[in-house]
Amino acid sequence: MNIQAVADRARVSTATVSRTINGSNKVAPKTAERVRRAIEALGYYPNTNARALGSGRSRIYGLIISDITNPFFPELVKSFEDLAVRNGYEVIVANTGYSPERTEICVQRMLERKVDGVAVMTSEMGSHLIDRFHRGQIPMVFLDTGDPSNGISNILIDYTAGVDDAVEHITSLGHTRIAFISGPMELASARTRRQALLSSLKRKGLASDKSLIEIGNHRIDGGRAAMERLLALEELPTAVIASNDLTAIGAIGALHRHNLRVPEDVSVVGFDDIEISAFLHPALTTVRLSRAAIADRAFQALHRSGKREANTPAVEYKIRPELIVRNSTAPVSSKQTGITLLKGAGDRPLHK
Amino acid sequence: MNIQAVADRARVSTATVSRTINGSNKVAPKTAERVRRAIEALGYYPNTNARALGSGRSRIYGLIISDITNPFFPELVKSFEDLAVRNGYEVIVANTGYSPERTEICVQRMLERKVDGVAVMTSEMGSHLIDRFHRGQIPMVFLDTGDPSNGISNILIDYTAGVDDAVEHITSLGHTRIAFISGPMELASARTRRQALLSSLKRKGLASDKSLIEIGNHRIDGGRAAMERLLALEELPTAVIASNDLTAIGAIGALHRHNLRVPEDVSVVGFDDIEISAFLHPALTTVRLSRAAIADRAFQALHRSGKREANTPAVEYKIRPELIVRNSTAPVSSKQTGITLLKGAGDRPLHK
DNA sequence: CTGGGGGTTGTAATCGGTTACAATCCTCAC
DNA sequence: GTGAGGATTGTAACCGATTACAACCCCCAG
Repeated sequence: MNIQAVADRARVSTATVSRTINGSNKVAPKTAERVRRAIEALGYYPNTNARALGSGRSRIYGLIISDITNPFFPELVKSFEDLAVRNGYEVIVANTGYSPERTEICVQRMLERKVDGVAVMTSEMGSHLIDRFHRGQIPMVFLDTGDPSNGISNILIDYTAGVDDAVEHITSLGHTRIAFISGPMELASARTRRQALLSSLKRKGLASDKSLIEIGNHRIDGGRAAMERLLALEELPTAVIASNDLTAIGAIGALHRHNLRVPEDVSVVGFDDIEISAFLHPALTTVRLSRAAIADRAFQALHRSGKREANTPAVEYKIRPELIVRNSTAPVSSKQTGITLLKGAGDRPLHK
Repeated sequence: MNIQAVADRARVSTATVSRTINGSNKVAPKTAERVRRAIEALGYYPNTNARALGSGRSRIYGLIISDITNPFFPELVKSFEDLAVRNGYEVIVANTGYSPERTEICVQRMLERKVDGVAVMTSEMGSHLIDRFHRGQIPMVFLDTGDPSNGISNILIDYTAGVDDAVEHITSLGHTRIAFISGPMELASARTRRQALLSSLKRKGLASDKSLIEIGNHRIDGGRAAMERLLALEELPTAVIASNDLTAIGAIGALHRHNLRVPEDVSVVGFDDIEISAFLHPALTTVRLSRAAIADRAFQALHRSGKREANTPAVEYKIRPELIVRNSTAPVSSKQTGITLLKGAGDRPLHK
């Protein structure tokens, strides 16, 4: 079952069938109708591989992310896939697993499949790999992880605004002793978040106490461990801001383990707003980073550069996160100031 | 940059280059070496579309799932992708979103891309869609959602064993008043889980009290709502088994909302063991369903039928879930029996 | 009546591989 | 020395589309 069979049945050439399928306007309505009926009758559908070979367009977009099991990504993947499929495109998702070697394999996969564009949301995309995409003439767009000055399309996140919102929320509740659990320094986004937070605190006139800054790994266990270290401090923070929701969830776990309540004893703020955060107990106050918005802009950036209009300059979008206030934050109370853990006396909190 | 360029440089024909690349043993070592050097020198890599067209094998596997944002799936996707890539295959993931229309689109995508096989883990794959795969000569394997008698390869889950373990665990802790929050009846896997539970309880001599069976939606909110309904009962269950972890998480949320403690007041068991379950507070006792194992068997099933050995009969694997005991279950206590909620008196639990 | 020109359609080259088959080269036994 | 036969390599058809270009049809102005 190929295009020739359709052509025969409709008594036209394969060229006309092809033109009909691809919506070229050079087909007489009556002919097109006859072709469509033949297609219908035979149950024909085109062979995408042949199409790709003939036209030089694979109608596939690549999406390179660090790790699909990180709950941030599935929603991004889904939104991106939706858009792609609706526009007749396929999506190939590749996980770098935070490893440069695997990232190289991901790039190779994209090149071999001749994708029509690639969206990159991982920190492992070194410049020699970017070059390979350039050599393959493959449009790129960086999501969050790009350098605004690299001449490539970028979807940027307005971390300053998002973090400011969180800090404003926390300080307006009266908190002044605020801890921060950062993500791993290897991650571009984690570095940016940290930087945004530090300057935001500074703008609020809150000296950033080095001992109140811990480093996690953007996963639950790292958040838990970091919070444990904060709990060993002489004087506990009354609020904790985490670099992402998983970290916040880990931190809350650690607090619970020590019989501290959230938000009564310690307020916690996350970042990302992964789906589960709304359903935790307490529901997490967090800064939502819309995956749908990111996917949408990323798709636009690639799709417009696909249509070789005006040689497609790099574009830049900026996405503004949004503070979602739930139940893990509360006004600071008098009892709360000065809470600490009684050394050597187990896990019960002590009010000085 | 194509195979001809390589052939020219190595002073051989394109056929020899092709044979070298594909590991055919019909190439003299010296020649192969020369070809490899040419490939290296030119930075050549094959065009997969042309390869697919020429050979009739796309080296793509399809993976059709219901919804990537359901935390059960990402790990499956990742494991499957790992295996595929390691074997030189690409993966196309498609979400049905539980909708028959979207499922039809997913199938069409797979057909057009000429995938070499498709793994299906969704309940929406009607028989007319299965037929289309048959007509397209595309090997299939059903994961969990297949009918063992359909003549197609199936990866089955030994729900009887898994559920028995959970019931044994709960009853050995002394629980007899056991509630069950089922998944939606449209889901094949939810129906099977429910059936396995009912017969397991029966085997234990525990009459299945209809009022102790609620229906959720395999998501957090459904689990929460179902638990709320159970909390309205005259006499509360001392243990709740949920059809999946998200449901269990929702149930725990509802219990917390009513100031009931887990596991002291009510024990909760989940199913799946999604990653977050280990980090909840309390950490969830659950029946682990290994996504890696499922992905592995699924890949084997497809990959062996790819090599047209012996016309590849349908295979069947059975995967045994594994009980993971954590902190959401505890022995029943005397105080606990007969806990109920005082009607109209707010959320405080009352001990009769 | 004729020729220009827009609209429609067909011809055939092309994309970049794979692979059946033919051709050639060696090696070695006789 | 020679022929069989296995190993290696080349030739060229083919996969199924797209698309540049040519050809044709038809209508209408001059």
